[in-house]
Amino acid sequence: MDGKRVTINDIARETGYSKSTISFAFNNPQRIGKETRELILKVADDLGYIPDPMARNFSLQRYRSIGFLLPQKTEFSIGNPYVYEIMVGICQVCQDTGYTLTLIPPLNESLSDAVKNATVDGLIGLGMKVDMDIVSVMKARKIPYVSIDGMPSADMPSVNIDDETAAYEIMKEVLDAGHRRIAILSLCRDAYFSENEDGVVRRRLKGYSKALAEVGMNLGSSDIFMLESECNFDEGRMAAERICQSSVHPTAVVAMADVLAIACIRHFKKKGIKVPQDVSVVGFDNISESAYVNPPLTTVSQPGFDKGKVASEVLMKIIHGEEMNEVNIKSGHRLVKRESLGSPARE
Amino acid sequence: MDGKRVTINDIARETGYSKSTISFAFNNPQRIGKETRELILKVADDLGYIPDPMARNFSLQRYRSIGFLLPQKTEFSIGNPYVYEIMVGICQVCQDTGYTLTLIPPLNESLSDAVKNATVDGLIGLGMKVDMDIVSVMKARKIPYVSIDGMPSADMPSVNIDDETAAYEIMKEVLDAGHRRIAILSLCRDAYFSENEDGVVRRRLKGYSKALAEVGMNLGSSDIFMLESECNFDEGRMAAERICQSSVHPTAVVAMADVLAIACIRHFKKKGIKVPQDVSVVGFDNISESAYVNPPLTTVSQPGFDKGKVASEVLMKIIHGEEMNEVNIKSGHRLVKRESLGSPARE
DNA sequence: CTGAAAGCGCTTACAG
DNA sequence: CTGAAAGCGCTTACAG
Repeated sequence: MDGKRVTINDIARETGYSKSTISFAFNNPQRIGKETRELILKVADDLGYIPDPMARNFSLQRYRSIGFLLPQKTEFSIGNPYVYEIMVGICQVCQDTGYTLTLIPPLNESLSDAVKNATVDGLIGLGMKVDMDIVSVMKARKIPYVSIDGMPSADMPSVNIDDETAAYEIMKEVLDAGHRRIAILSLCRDAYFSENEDGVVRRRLKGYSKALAEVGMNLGSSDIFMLESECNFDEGRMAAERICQSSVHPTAVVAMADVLAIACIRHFKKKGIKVPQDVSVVGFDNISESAYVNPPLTTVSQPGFDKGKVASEVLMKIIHGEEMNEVNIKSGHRLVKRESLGSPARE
Repeated sequence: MDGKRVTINDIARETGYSKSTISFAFNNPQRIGKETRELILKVADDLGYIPDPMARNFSLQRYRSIGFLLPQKTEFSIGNPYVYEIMVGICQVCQDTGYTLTLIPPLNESLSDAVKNATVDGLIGLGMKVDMDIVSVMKARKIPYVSIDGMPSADMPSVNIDDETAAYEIMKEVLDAGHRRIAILSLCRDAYFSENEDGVVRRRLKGYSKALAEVGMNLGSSDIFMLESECNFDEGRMAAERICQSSVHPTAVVAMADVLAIACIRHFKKKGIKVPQDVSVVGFDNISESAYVNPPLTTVSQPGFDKGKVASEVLMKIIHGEEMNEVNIKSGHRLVKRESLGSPARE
């Protein structure tokens, strides 16, 4: 007792039975005699014995925990309501299956190093692609993974919406309302989004582009003001300020995240710019605040909670070696029309 | 390779050196020859060797992770913005110290069982008291812990604000504005808050009481309408509805959580009841949404982020065996006056 | 029904 | 500078 934890050896010594028998008493009760078992449980209880979970997990080669990779700084990852919703979805599944959820921030700036040290049965990441460093670490460690908003492939189980179509739809909505001078608030390729090819950002730009093409415009048009931001309220506010000062004088702001759109609405309001009378604002994600901001935000609903839930369910199946016909899941999106989008004023 | 992970034994076999030497190459480079070390690292790299973190942690008897206990159902714990802010604060410290953050939901409804299985170096809980089941499990396992919003004592390191004073101040503010028919939205004693004595709820009620006494009222007065809710938007909405139907016709709602207060404001708005003209609403916590709800909420600011940060810093010190003069930390609160509190209409 | 022994993959005090 | 061995605290196939 005195300062040391009680181990299986203490119970063995105290009862006179072997470690095997003690272990069976807890994990395989029917294998041993009733009396034996009762004695063991009593002694264990008296001594305050709690089997060491790490030793147990180590022996069983498992962790009973799912890891969620947090990109960049905390404020920019779980600080983002959409990411937070995903996390809640994952947490729900963990709770239902008796797992814990391990949040894994970068270790000394390095997410790869964090993955090397992660004590989890599987990982969920955002925007992952097969050729990334972290993915090779996961492969070397034989840890299953699933990506949300990543690059689907046979080797990269994933949960995505059809970003291109969703982006197309919302841009079309904006164009249909009559807007022709538009600010696009895009997202930085951060720790996750690599420079090249089709991450979420590229797919959405493609969608915007397609809608613009239908009215004879493109992303390079002089009436398009393109900005990139980190996905947080603060950068959204700064982007809004730059929009105010831009020479394009957009009549609509199309943001790739509600967080950015909401920051714009708040900033415009503070500056006395009316939404949607002076400028319309639309977003992407449909976080819960979007329904309550004033005016309520027109946006694309992509259920973060569901995505987290589905991703962790897929991950659980992979962990338990279940066969699956499809590991690349498409989840649904939906255009949500609210008051932040209006028609541009006549000039 | 083929399907099996590469272990230290593979490197030993391949290089001809002993496991000890391989281990030193990684953890104690100066103890072995430069050439030896380089050979080992090269082979390790070629074979894709990544030291197994669980084996390493097990051997070192540590976890490199902090646990955060989630009361009740997920939706009611991290679903609560205040709790979420605390979590972000903890996560920040974890990131800075190279730890992960393990979210621990109840295991089959039991938080004690979850604590028995928790693979963490220390735990942070909400509203913990020394005599609770989970606390005895932590003691048996010799796992350090810190409580936020719990019952401070020599045996229960904690981070709290002065709830009684804070509650007194906001109730006084309401009374000073002239209100005399008041609905109080209290919190349920849930998984955490035990029935008896001075949890957070009791301390706040004491504060309310004290302010009421100054104008000759008390919690039992017929002009006080007392309700208990779980701390989530949904229950807040239901409470608002009950207030609408109550015969007391309160002119002010004093809620113990912003989540409840905001739900009330939204519900009243939907019902055509004007805040603060028809009824004033004040809250507790100052979550970020409170500044943006319409009208902005008068509340008590208690910085969840800071509490999480301070609690995890204290926990880290305990884990690392540092001496501390005080383990019961008082953090500051502040009355935040906004537009949701007005004077009652003349009758 | 029970026990001795090997194993999970590392670390490290000790000896050489 | 390097290695053999014990240890972290469990589980479980095997033997009796």
